[in-house]
Amino acid sequence: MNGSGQRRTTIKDVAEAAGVGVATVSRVLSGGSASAGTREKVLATAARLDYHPSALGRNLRRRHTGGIGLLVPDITDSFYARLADGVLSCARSYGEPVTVGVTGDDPERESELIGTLIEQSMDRVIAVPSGDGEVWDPVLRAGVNVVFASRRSDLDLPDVPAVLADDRDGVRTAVEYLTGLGHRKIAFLARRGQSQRVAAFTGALTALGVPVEDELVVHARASRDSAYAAAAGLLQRHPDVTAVLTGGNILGEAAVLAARELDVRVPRDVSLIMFDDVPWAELCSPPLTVIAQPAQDIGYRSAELVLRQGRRPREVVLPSELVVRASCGPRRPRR
Amino acid sequence: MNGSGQRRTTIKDVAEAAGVGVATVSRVLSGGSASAGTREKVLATAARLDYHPSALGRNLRRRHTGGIGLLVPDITDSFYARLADGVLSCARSYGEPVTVGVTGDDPERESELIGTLIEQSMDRVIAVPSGDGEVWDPVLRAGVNVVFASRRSDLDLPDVPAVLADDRDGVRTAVEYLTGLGHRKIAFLARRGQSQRVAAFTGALTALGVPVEDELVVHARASRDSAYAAAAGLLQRHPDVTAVLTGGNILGEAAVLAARELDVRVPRDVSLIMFDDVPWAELCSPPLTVIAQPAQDIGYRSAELVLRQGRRPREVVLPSELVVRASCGPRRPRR
DNA sequence: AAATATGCTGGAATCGTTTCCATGAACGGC
DNA sequence: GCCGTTCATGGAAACGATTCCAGCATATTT
Repeated sequence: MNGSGQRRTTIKDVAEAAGVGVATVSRVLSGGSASAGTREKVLATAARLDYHPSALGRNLRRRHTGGIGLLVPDITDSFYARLADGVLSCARSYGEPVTVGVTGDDPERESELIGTLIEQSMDRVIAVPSGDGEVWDPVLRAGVNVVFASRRSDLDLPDVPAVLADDRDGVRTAVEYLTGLGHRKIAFLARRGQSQRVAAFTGALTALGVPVEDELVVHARASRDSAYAAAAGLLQRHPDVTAVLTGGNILGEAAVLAARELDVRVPRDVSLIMFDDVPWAELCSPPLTVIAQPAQDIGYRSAELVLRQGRRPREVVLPSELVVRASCGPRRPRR
Repeated sequence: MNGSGQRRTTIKDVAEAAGVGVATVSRVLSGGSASAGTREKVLATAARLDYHPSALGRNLRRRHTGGIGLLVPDITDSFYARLADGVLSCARSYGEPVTVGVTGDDPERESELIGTLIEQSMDRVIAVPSGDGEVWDPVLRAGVNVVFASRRSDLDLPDVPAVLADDRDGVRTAVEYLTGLGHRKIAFLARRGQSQRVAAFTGALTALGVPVEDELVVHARASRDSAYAAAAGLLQRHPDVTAVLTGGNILGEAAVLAARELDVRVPRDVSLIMFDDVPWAELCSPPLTVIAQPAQDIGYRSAELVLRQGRRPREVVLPSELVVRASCGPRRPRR
């Protein structure tokens, strides 16, 4: 298709044109020691020939690709999009490319993508893990620098640093707010893999002396359809529920839609709090009270961690914040 | 940090263990000709040693990286997130990694990212271009396979295939709908780089015999702040405007927010149509009438195009669709 | 049966870089 | 003035794959 006549200029060309050896060129360009005269000569020649070192040669020699592999469940979800944005923003300042993969929260797909990453000899990976230790063990043994973002792997992999939002605190504040409004029958609409949030939820209820009812914790898969089904099912099966906490913005969206469809008014009939603040939360009718998540920060800090050379903290916890809008009201029995 | 004791198994190890030459192993693994016996032997040995060919060696020899470079203005914008999702989804089925860069609609950043891509010897790029021919010319001359998605470069680069939504049709339908409701003072809230949509807008007005007023076309930069400022400014400066068409979902969000802030009711005071259907459009109050964009399809088709070997169509145009909800009403003078 | 065609095979070159190592020059201390 | 140290330098060996090419065995043709 494309002729692409002229060969790319290589380090050899520069060495020849500058009258020095390739080793010297390489040293000058990567900051090694060289005499001032030589340095200048090489730099000038490189600029004149418009030489850009090829990452291919370097990577092969160094036996690893630069750059970061990023694995998220769903790039379409505003939360993960913002997380990715944070990673990309940090990586850009280091000039490192980022390879993105979408796992769909499916351990099998995640495993496939990990395979691709290993094939590319990626040695830095940031992931929102779906699979357990079994999936991640080979990666770690291959010497890849892994950072978990937003959640840990189910099975404990203590050596992997993680950057997390303070779910426990966010949930506690939200539950306190709801119980303060008189609510006792509070449901949690969770996505699979949010065990940590669920634990925080039941913990907070217990701490406040509210009995925990297992059937009020409902799980959905990652898709919008599944989220909607779970939300509608919850509202229909439990007419006595007066407040709902949703584990993410997709679930929140589903809850609003389902409530509207079932003619359950928010906040008159049920109060609603959503995990993760998104731009549309304010536009929604009613504007949604949310537990804001520092998604962009999580991404940025993860990237810093994975790019930093030295030893790294085992865990970074970033604050969540309850943003009160208009989707919660005092408890009123629904029937 | 990590010992990573054992060396990665290479093609040489496999060759030795199977008692054949490296050339034969390579041929078997990449589908070349080999006798049945040899093939089986090699395959078995490779599996036994858990051999995975390194992309590094292959890339160097082939003188280009596999995989796709994807450049979008803002991954946080639902439209581009869905576009990226389409690309990722197609790329996954080919097993090709995707490297994502965020340009912020800034030609300079775009140029930097292109530099990174070239350094990586990426030979396939999908981009929502911000810069003009000057930025893209070096890439094309380097023999990179480029596909433009969602919009073309300002300067005409006729050799680059593009996958686009049918903006002209979408705008025409929307404008016809609005004029049908009696609107004459229709504003367009555009982002820089949406010249095509603006042209379609003025074209549609002219075709319907509505005079075009240049000051009713307002431009904003990519950020949310800039979008809000532009929206608020428009509503304040032109109280006679009775309908607004926004060039994207960020601008639509800004318009809803600004209208609410300025106590301009939708659709009573102004009718609003937004480019791009997003999940929250239905949740908004009022639910927004939108010109739905096949973002995911655009991404998917772009990836198909950039991955396909043979000759490719110069342009793929995907349909837009007007989705009528509740943000438009009959014209009423605002004062 | 000789000549030619066909097909499998492995050695070696190659891709573009980094880095080890040997060389030689300059330099300072005794 | 000699020796040890330091420093800049370039040749050459990796890195791990693909692929050209020559060699050889077997099948086909004359």
